[in-house]
Amino acid sequence: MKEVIEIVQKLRNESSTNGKIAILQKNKDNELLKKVLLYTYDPFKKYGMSEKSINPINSANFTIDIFELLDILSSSNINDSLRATANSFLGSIQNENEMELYKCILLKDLRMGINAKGINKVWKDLIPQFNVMLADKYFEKPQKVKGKEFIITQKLDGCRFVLIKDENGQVKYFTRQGQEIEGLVEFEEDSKKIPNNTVIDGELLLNIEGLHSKDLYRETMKESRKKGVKHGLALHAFDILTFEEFKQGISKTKCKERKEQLSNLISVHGFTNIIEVPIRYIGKDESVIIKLLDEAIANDEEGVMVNLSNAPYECKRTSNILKVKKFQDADLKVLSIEEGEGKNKGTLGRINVEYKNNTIGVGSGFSDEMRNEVYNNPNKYIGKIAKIQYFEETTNSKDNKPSLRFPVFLEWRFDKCEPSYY
DNA sequence: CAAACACTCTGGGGTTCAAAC
DNA sequence: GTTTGAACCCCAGAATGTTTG
Repeated sequence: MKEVIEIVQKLRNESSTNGKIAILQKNKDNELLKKVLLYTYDPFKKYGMSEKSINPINSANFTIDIFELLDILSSSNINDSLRATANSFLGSIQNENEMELYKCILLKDLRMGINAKGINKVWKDLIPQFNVMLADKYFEKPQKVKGKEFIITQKLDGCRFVLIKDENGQVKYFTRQGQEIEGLVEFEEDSKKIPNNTVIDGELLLNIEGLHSKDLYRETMKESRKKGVKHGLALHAFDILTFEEFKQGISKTKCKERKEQLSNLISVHGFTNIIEVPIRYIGKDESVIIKLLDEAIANDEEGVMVNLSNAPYECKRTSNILKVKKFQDADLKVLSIEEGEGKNKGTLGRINVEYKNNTIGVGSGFSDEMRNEVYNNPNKYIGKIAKIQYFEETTNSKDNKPSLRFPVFLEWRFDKCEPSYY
């Protein structure tokens, strides 16, 4: 374990990513290192510990090792008794560096600037990964569609949903992060009709008419994340590829052709819970994008998606698909500021602003320089007005207080003394 | 050599579930 | 019965190193 600690230390001191990979490559045969990395970064191993709940208790030596402890934690429903066991285990470790390493494993972060993606470059498929195609932002890369044919569809605001039917005909359903969704008995009939070795990608939404996009989103999440049998959910499918291709991470079939395949499959079988996301436009006219965005917003929808017609399906974020949505902003009064965590320790983590008698935290949108400035001169900023970008107003079901979804700091409004918002 | 890309890290609101109070 | 903490869902954006054109 001493050697592993030294390697982790080396990785922390190396700023270059290629350098980190070289260090890992050099230690490729170190089985213990491999095991430490797997137990730390495997997203399906969960230990139920946080910075708060880790408080080592001095105790005698344990007969089990760290991996046995981690296996116990990850295979149980975590409770205080198990947390106490973990804390006693930490407290029994005499060597400070060793204890620090174990603490990092429990928190699932070795803090060395490299994660599953980088590790898998050295040991292929060591850390299980589940990747789907993700979109870039249209307003950051509008040039991507220039002169190319593209397809516009509605942007749906639900839960990403990937249906996988493997070579043997077994069907499973996953979220974007690869979490399996169980209890979807209403999908069984449709799933039987899907050919083996097929992946259908889409958005899971509750089948209710006439709800505003944000309410539909909230109700969908409630249903899809609860335990047991789920009702009234539908898959709004927008893409299709083979399971082989999905595992490879790419389908070279063009987007337009994939959408045709999907459309055929759906119309031939007449599914009850799988619905096709309709195409609203195919062509090269860029002015249509904003026109359809405005229509979507007027229709209480989240926005639109622009898909390049000839692009492959790639299991990563790509500018071959662009999301187009509109943000709003409000000028809000700063109530207080808070210190951050991790790399923001000793500087600004978030500001708290007032919105309709509710306090909202805003922690995104600050440069490092601004974080330091605000943290070191709080009186210059508390009580002042900040321009905050947000997507939409939300209300939680607990106390119905209004809040803002995706709040981001834009700029200071020293020219104003009073907040303003709709 | 600048621009684009890839990846990591920190920050948000809202929900469920299980355990703790 | 209510509160709390972890783990999810939806994310946005800054920083930094690497690759590309």
